Order: sequence, then C-alpha cells, then structure tokens
Amino acid sequence: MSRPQPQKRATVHDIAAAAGMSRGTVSRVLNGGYVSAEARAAIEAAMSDLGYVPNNAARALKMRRSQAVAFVALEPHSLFLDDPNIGSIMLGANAALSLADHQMVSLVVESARDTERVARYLSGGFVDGAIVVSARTKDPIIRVISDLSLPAAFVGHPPDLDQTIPFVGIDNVGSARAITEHLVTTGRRRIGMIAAALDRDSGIDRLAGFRDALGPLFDDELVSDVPHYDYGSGVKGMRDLLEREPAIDGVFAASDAIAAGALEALREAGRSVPGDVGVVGFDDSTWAVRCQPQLTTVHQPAKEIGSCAAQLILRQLRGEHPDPGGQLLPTPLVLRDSA
Amino acid sequence: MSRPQPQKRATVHDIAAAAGMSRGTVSRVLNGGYVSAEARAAIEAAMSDLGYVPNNAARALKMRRSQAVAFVALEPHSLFLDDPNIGSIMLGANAALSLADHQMVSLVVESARDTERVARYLSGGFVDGAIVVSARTKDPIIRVISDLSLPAAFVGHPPDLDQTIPFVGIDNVGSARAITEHLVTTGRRRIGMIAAALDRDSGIDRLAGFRDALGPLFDDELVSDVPHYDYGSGVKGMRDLLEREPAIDGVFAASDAIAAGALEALREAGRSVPGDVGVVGFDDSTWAVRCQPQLTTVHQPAKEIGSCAAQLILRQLRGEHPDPGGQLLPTPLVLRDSA
DNA sequence: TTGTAAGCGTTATCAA
DNA sequence: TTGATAACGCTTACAA
Repeated sequence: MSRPQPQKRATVHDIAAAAGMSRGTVSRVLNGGYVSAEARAAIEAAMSDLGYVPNNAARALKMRRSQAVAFVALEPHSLFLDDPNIGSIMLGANAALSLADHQMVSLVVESARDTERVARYLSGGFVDGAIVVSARTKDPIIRVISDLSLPAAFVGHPPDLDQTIPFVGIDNVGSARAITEHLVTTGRRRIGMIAAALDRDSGIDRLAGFRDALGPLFDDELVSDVPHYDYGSGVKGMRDLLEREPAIDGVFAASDAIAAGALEALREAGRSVPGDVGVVGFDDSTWAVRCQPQLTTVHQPAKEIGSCAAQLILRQLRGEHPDPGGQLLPTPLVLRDSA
Repeated sequence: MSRPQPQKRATVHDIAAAAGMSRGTVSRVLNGGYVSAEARAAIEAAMSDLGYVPNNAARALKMRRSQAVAFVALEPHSLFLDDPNIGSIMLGANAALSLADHQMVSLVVESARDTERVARYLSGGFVDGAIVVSARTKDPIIRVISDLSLPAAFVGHPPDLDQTIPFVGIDNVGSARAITEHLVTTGRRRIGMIAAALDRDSGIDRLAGFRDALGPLFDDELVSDVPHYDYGSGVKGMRDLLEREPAIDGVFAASDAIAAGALEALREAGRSVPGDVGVVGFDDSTWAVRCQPQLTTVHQPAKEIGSCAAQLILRQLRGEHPDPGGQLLPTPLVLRDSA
C-alpha cells in the first residue's frame, strides 16, 4: 500500500510539497529543531507515504560529515586468512562506532591499484576518519592520511614517521617477556622461539621480549624466523628448531597459529607436550583452545582494541586531541596445558 | 615543497582560478573531454600545486554514482570467526571491483541498530550496489534492497521472497551427494553426518544431498545436528554420533572446520582415520590441509564466488539485466587422506 | 514557528 | 575548444 514508486526517489522538496510545508521545515523535522506538532505529523506522514530516504551524498556535501569511519586493512590476504584476531577487532570497532551512530566501512588494500583508490576514497569526503590496521613502516596510505590530516587511529605500533596519529595496542615486549619467563619458571632450559613477521613491530617486539627474558640463556641458534603468523609457518619453524637442537625443551611461538603448527611438528617428531617440550603461544585466539593440548598463551584483548581505536576516532571528531603516545591494553597470561 | 595547506581543501573553483581557466575546463581535464594541451598542462600544474583531491560526495550527488559497492556481511560474529571462506570471497570481490575501478566497502550487520543504519547507508547514495552474503530467509536488509531496487547480488541461495536478485553459489545438494558417494564407494556402510546451520539453505541442502546419496543406507539416527559450521560443533557432533552408533565407519561433516573437530573427537575415542572411520569435509579451506590426516573434501571456489558476485553487480550498473536464477560454480572433489 | 534563499563541490548543457 | 550557468538534494542563517 505504502510502497513508494520504485524509480525516482522522493526528495526533501517532494516531501515539502506533499505536506504543504517548506523544505526548511522538513529539514527541521529531520534534524531536530522548532516545528509544530501538526507540521511534524503532516511531514512524517508524507515521508512514509513517499518512502523518503535521505540522500547521504547531499548531506555529506553540505555538512562536511559522512558519519562513516573507514577500517582499513592493509595486506589482508595474510590478515583475514591467518589472523584470527582481525575479525574481533573489526567487530569491536563496529560496535563502538555503532553506538555513536557511525557507519564502519572496511576497505581492503591488496594491490597498488587498491592503494591509490583507497587513498582517493579516504580523501573524498565519504568517511570522517580511518582506523588503520597492520600498517608497515612506510605505507603510502599513511602519507595520505597525514597529508590530509584525516582523523585516524592505528591498531598496533604507529610507523615512526608520524607521531601525531594516536594508536592502540599491546605491550608486545612485556607480554613476550612474561610468557617466556613462564617457560623458564617451569624449568625449561633450552628454549627456542619461532619468530614471525620481523618486518612488523609486533614481530620485532615479541622477539625482543623473548631475548630479554632469557638473558644468558638466550641462544641465537634457537630462533627460527618465519615470514607469517600462520599454521604452516609453525610447522616449518618447529621442524627447523628440532633439527638445530634436538634437546630443545621449550618453545615460544609468536602466535597461537604458529604454536598449533609447532604442536603438529612435535607430534610428528614423537615429542610429547608438555612432557618433553613446553610450548607457549600468543593471541589467545580460537587456535588456543582447539589445539591438543590447549595452549598456554598471552591473551590479546582484540575486541577492546577495536573499540578503543574507534573511541580514538570519535574523540577526534568531537574536536578533542587524544593524548599522543598511544594506549596499551593489558594482556594477561592464560595458563592451559601446553606449558 | 608542494605540501598543500592542511586545513581547507582546494576545489575545482580554486584550481580554475589558479590556472586562469574556468571550472568547466577543469572538470573536463578531470573527466576527459576536449581540452587543449596548454590548458591541460596549466590545470594539472595547479592541481598538484594546491594538492587537489576531488570531493566524492559532491561528485556522487551530481553523478548519482559513487563508484562504490557494499559487501554486506550478515551475522559476522560467526562468519568472520569461523568461516575461512568469507575472507577469500571478499578478496575475490574486491579484486574484480578494483579492476573496474570501484571501491568495495564492507559493512557488518550484528545488531538491530546495525541493520537500520546499514539500510540507511545503502539507500543514501554512498554505494551503487550491494553484495549480500549469508542472508537468512527474511532479513530486513533484503526488504530494503528490493524496495530500493538497488543493484544487488547474493552469495548463496537467495531468500525465497525475491526472485529478481541474482545470486552466485554452488550446488550444495549435488556436492554433498558426490562426497557422500565417495564414502559409499570406498566401502563405508554405517555413515553418519554432522549437519550444521539447518536454518540456512547451505545447511539444508548439504543434508539433502547426503540423504539422497545414501538412499536405503540413510539412517535418521546417524545425523547429528549442530548450530554452526565450527570446530567446537564438530567435536560435539562427533561425540554424539559415536555414542549413538559405536560401529559408525563413515562421517560427512558439513564443513572442514567441523571435520577437524570430528577428527579430534575420533582421536580422543581411539578411532583411527581413515582406518576405522572415513571422514569427509566441505569447503577445501585451510582447515583441510592443517588436519591430520588431511581432509578429503569438496572444493568451494571462494575467490571466484566473490568475483562472480562482483560481476553481477557491475553488469547491472552497465544496465544489463543478469539472467535470473543465479549462477552455480563447479565444486570438484579433492581427495586427500581422511577417506 | 515557518519560509526564503544561498551555497556545499561537482558535472553538464548550451552558447560563444 | 572554452566559459557561463543551472542543477544534484540537502542544511542553515536570516527574515518574517
């Protein structure tokens, strides 16, 4: 009955005409302002009659606000497929933005073509800010954002070049140190690490924490260096370690996925966990509980990270300047069965 | 040197002034049209001087085209966290849209609040079309799309109500039948299924294919029904099956993640795979190769599904009417070690 | 409380 | 080939 004509969409103008009011008044019922009860009623009737839906492009043009925030995932091929946290971070960010009535839109940057297009998109007024995840030190997107002075927040350490962009993350060094110390405390002596993503701050920092905790026990030979935080890398890294040091009795895997892979390699080598070798991971992702044995690991508060990043943006949109230096969220150890 | 003033952004007007040309000419160099070499040079110089970046909102308002397509993920909490295919589908869609110079923006619908906001977003002119994944039969978003007659494409079976929206998917019934037949062919006789998501077409269809393939061998008692396509459900479903029929010798898991869980439960029950029990999965996701033994499964061409969906949108944007009834992509069997 | 009118940054039509 | 000028749909002073 009240189905609108499908093709041409009703505008404020049409509503005004139908309701016998002026455009200004229509806009006022839309945005809140002085308007009489009768006027409001007539206009609302006209709106639902004609199936009015406001045109965001026009509104954004006028208001210079789109009520949308981008969630930019750099190199998602490895991200979405391997990182079980990215989904939770997104969901956390979305929830926080949703509460503030902002639309989160995620953009994927996979190719040079994408980079350029996303840069245009970010500068074009379709979004009011951007959450950037997994930035490498000199990503072109970052230039664009800082040139534009678009409100932004990084997830993870910010690239060196721009200290003006706030970030939210965890203390990778401290967490890695703590989980490694657990290995030491429980009596392990020949402790190795499967380090990953050494071109990213998270990777570098986890290795630093490991080295730190071990002190004199640290042995360069016992660090296997793999490219990604994924299962396959874990299998490979562990095989590598076993070959280099058959007497290894403890392993810190740079992520739970890697730890799961390590478990597989250990099983295939006939080592028991935690009997022969203690294994610890990082993330407390779904991997941790689907392993056998379940992983002792570092809990990463992914959802909170997402919502903090969102808050960082929202605060800037309100005109507040967030404290520089970023925000580090706590990362409790989770003790399970693998060490 | 050529750093633009950070706050106020240059407009076509400014460029025109700086280059001593009219706005029309500037627009012409932007969009292609007759313009002399000198004029072009002057204008391009002015643009890079002032750091010009076009305003999308204004362009969208005028052109009625945003060059953006939404990728709408319904109930992502289970999706992103459990479904290893969703990432590949997104990436496939993005790649195809990217080639056509369209920006893919993914939207997440988790709450009623999200539903409403996303509906507004879709209707507001910020996107030219929408790819919808994992729609349940009567999702409000679908109403909105069809009321708006927004160019759209579904991933998976379309909900009954609207036959005008094209879709891309796979033949779940046929694939399930084929993989089940493999179990029969290899000599299994007491074959069970861990069925999931029976409120979704994919879930229903996979069960139908299973029943179909088994014919007289089918036994209602040997179907365990779990809510989601995830690992935990697989563990539970398999335990359930083992309890109901200790002599079970074949299992069709509705997804690879479920199959991985089933493997775990079988290990814990002391059954060998494929010796005592043959197990097959569905998806050919990363799960399939990280299991021990690796899974025999149905390959789902996730990337192609994404890019087909994108094509479906692009075609509509060109004014073509895609053939109704949708498009089914082939799903070869992948024989590995689990059955 | 309501109407009028200007303008947000583009593109497009039409003359020149 | 180029320059005015009128939209696109909306918000917002300012006036009434």
